[in-house]
Amino acid sequence: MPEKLSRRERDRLRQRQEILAAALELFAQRGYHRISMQEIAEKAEFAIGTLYKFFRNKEELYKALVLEQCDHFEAELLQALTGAGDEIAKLRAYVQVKVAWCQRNLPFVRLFLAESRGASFNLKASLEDDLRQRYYAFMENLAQVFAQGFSSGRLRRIAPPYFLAVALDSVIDASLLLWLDAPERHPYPDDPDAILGLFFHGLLASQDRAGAGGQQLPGERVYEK
Amino acid sequence: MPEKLSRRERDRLRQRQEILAAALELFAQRGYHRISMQEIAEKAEFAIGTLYKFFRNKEELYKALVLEQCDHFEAELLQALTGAGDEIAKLRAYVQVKVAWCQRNLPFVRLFLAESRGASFNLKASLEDDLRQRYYAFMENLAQVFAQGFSSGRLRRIAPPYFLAVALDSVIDASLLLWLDAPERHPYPDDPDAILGLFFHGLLASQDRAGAGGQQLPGERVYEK
Amino acid sequence: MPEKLSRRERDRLRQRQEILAAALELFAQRGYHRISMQEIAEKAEFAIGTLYKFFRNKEELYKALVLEQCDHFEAELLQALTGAGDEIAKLRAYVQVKVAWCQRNLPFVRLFLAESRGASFNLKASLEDDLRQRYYAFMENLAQVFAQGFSSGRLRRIAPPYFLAVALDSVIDASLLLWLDAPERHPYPDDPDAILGLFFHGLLASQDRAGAGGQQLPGERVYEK
Amino acid sequence: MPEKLSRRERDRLRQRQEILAAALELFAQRGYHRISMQEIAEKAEFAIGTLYKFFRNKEELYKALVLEQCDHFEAELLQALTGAGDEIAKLRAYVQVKVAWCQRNLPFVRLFLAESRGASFNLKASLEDDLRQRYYAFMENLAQVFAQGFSSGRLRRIAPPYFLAVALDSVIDASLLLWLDAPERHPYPDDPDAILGLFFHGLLASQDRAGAGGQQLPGERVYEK
DNA sequence: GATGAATGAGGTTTCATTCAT
DNA sequence: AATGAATGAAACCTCATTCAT
Repeated sequence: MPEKLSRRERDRLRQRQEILAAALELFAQRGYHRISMQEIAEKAEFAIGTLYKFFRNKEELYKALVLEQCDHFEAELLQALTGAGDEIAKLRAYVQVKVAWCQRNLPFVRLFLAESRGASFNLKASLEDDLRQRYYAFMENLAQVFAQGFSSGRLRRIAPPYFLAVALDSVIDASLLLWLDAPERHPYPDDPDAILGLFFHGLLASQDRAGAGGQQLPGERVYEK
Repeated sequence: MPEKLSRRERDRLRQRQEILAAALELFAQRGYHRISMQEIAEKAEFAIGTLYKFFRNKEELYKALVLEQCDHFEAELLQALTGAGDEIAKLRAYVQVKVAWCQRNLPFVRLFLAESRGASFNLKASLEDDLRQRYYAFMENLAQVFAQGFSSGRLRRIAPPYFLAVALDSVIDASLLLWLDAPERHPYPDDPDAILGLFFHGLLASQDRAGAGGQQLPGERVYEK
Repeated sequence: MPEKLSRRERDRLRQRQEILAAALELFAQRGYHRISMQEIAEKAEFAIGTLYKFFRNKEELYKALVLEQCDHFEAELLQALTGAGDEIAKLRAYVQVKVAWCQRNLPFVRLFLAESRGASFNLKASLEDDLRQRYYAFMENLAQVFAQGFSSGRLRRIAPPYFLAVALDSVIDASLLLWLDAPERHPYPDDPDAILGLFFHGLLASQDRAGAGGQQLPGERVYEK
Repeated sequence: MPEKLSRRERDRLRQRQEILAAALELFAQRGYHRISMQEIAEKAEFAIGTLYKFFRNKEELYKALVLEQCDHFEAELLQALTGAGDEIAKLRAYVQVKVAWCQRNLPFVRLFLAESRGASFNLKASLEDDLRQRYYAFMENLAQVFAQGFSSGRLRRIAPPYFLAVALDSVIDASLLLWLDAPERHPYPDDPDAILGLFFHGLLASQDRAGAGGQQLPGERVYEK
């Protein structure tokens, strides 16, 4: 049981967090290559040498920063996916938690997107690969919810579960970015059903669609222009 | 209006393209900050000084590179959207053209994702903002197709056109990345209907869904596990 | 004069020796500039601060190390020179003791050679000068033996005593280094007569050499190729 | 034949020499670790970056410095050994040339001694080993002269040729250092016979020495003091 | 007009030393 | 008295940019 830390150890941990917090803020603002260890040290109010007591070099500092945030992020998302309710409730919870976490951790979100998606400016293939692996591994969890929905009959098999997972996730990201860049254009990233609706309801108003003929389905909203 | 260029001008333009081509290859491989002007000059077989005749500095070179590629990309995508056929055909064409272009221009795609999405490693807010503006502006074109689909009754109003546009586009991106990183997991980014199906068909198998009751709809595929 | 030391003082002295021993080993292995106080502290199992209680700074530690070893070395050599026997016995004893001591203290020997001979990597002119002074001063003792040999008629005046001293000493050093670097090429640094023979017997086989004509002299060995 | 260099190439070579000359002076004065690239650049009147155009890093600069001087040194010494005259003349020439060269290249001599003899402060085992190898290889040339002297009967076999070579060389070094440090004590390093005399004439005044009985031999000087 | 040698600011990192605990 | 975390000066090295040829 729960690791009683000495005051010394607690102090060190707190300092470490302070450094990481300062670094996160700076990196998110201006990017890895435009931030010097000097600047991080100043913002964190330590001497440069102290930074090197905690992290072997700039890259390790950066990696620690990213990986630790990912740990927290993943833990919260996993909770949403393993919470109570049917598959639909879980998807709602997932969207909600992801959006909420991202809004609370905007600086990190930018870093993460850069590292997990982007490619050209990153530090080292190693971190990028790590993150990608983690990302795709985590998507399995989301895919499982879709698979369970298929089994339970609550969801229709319109695409493979894994692809659905990645697609849903990417739409959440896009939704977040849209809101971030132009809140007036897309004011509802925190409305899970606005996002899930894309998948829940069919876009096609085909004559073939049994009986519905482009009509509004129950539970569906209609968006004007 | 045919802009007859002198031989001199044509030569210069060709040289410029050679430089940009060399730079693209290098940047895409190792990233902006890990490529020196020296290296670009060597690969392009020009003197460093010559690079500065064409571009004021490294950043301008980079911007030119990105913006020109975007021009080509947008032009092709716009053609797809303004081609023949109804809205559904246009969406299919869009997906097809986007996927094909990306597969043909993989190096650039990575740069673009980094610049348009990510944030932490990029060069300068200015380019990022430029690209974002262009991106959101271009999305209007795609949104129009959805809007027309609403008007024509071929598409159902399950979300605002603009949001549908951004969502579709982000799913295409995710699909491409998935295929890029793990082709065995998602082997069909070039099958437009595998992507569009997500939006065309409703995921929800609600009892309320008029008459359909979780049945497969015509034109729909069923995916196992 | 018995210098009764308190336990406290004895403890301090012992700790000091432990530090110096750790430092000697490290310096000899990797050189003064490649060893940090941190490393010395760790090897000696003291805190860094403690090192500074004993030595004002890194350089003082180093100087103390070298000078104390020199003290021991000189003491032993002096004993050899002031022992029983005629001058020839004393020279033999000198060679023997020097070779034996060096073989027992190889790590230090390298440090010493660097400091007393070399110049480019050393710490400070001050130590270098100190050592040089001591060295030349000590050579007086060896020179005395030669001078006595001259007086007693046991040795011939083929060179000034002081020069003979320095020359003999340098041949011992060379002999040691040769053995150190390539034992198969020079397997006898611990055979005093192999070294002394160079001086004892004339190399010249001059016709003029009274009566001997290049013949082997009594007590002389002949070396092939 | 004789490599016509373009003006460009000659300029570069001259600059390189200027850098090396500045570095040599500084290194010899204060030691490798106490000289910064900044200082070398200033003394050579170049920018730091320029130094790095010529030498990959500080260590390479240092190695180039040492190895090139060695090349010149060896070339001159080899000439002395392959010149006209019998073995005795060659030994004389060797001593003379070595002493003269060292006197002309004092700064380098200190570096060389540090690298070839010393051990603890040096840069890298690699250079040290290189130099040691070269040194021992070169000693073969000197050993050959002794071997030829044995064959011709001009020299007596008082020690193996290789050992004689190393011993003679080390006595020259000691002689030089002695003169360097205390010219009043040993004013004649450039008198080859003062050095060679140590080996040419036997020190031992043994009764056994055929007929000579400690008497002065022809060609021998007598030193008082 | 093209060249590429030269520049030097600025980055990361090390490590001797101090001093509060 | 002993500790070792914190300090920050100073080292090496890179590379965007300039400008004389």
